[in-house]
Amino acid sequence: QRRLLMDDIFSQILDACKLAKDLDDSVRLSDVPIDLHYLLNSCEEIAGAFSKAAAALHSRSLSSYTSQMLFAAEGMDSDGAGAGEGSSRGAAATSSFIRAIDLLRAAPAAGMEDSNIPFFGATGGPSSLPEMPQLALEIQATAAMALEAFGGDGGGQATARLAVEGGSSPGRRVDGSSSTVQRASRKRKEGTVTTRVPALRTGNMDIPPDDGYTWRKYGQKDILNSMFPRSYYRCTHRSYYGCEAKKQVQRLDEDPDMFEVIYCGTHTCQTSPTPLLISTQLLPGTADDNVDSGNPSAMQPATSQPALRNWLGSNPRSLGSLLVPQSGAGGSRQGGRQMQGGRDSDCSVAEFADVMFNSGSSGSSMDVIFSPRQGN
DNA sequence: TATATTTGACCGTC
DNA sequence: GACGGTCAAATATA
Repeated sequence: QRRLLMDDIFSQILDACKLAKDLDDSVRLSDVPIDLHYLLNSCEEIAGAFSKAAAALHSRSLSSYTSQMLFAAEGMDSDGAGAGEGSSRGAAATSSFIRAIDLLRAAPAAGMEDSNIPFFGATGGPSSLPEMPQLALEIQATAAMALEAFGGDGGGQATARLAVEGGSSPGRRVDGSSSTVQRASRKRKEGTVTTRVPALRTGNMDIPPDDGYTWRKYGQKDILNSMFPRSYYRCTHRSYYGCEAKKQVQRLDEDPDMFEVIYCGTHTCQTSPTPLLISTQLLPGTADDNVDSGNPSAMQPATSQPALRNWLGSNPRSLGSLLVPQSGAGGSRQGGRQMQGGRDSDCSVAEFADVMFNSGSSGSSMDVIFSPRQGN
């Protein structure tokens, strides 16, 4: 029964991710005007699916066995904040789509009363991104964020308004927006990736939505001619694995509801001596898919992206294989996170649920995934 | 007590 | 010298 319950939840997540991917593709690739009602219905469907999955994970029926394993190792109360933490990613995706729904419902009042809204013209496609109205961009960004958070089709295709700084025009975005072009005099390091993400509507709006990695803030600076300070983060696991990934986060002057996030460097902690169970055991051969690729996909969350990309992209029914009892790991999580009293099959479920829903923002959860380097 | 965040100082680049 | 990025001591938090 428990397995059936988890199957239901995974189906919900899978459906939501597929819907998000469809929506992302539609907005991004369509060369015809996008229908307002289609967008509204899609957002409602996706929000509903994410919401149901998150609520199910939050329910007591799950906390009685899954969250115990998910959170016990972190010393969290499975009946309290722990369950909420575990479903935070689903809740974040839901709130993002609810925001999109609000925007869509407000659209007619803003004068876009026709059902066929030319969100962007017949030229369509990625090349017209700069001409896409803000509403369409926000919806696309929301869908892309959900895909990123849950490991959608991966890479730049799923990432809204993603720009790879190639060095040819430092300081200038590929999307061509002139209002946010700042000092071009200082060269930005090559290989940086700039993306924009909407701020969460709920909770602490001073921090950007979780991107699946654990970051440690190491600085904050007031930037000239900017209303908001820029925050500097580095990978939490730098001290363990010398992971040099960094990111800068700054709220946009022209749209305080949006953050500009600049990623710099590749996460090398993914290739640790104790690779993630989800990457190397549940789905062999996927662990290093996006390491050192030099493209935005290398910035995807270390925990969820490779596994979920394969899972979503190739064989949705492979979900069943994730529920096969694991051997060899001895029921323990990478780096010593012990599964206390869990059955083997439940261990797999817990691992997968963790990959899907653990926000990764607490820091402690990742620390138990990655064991410290020998000798440290 | 361990870990994360804050914040003033320092340093390199322009 | 201005500015952005980083360091590291002090402080906060779990």
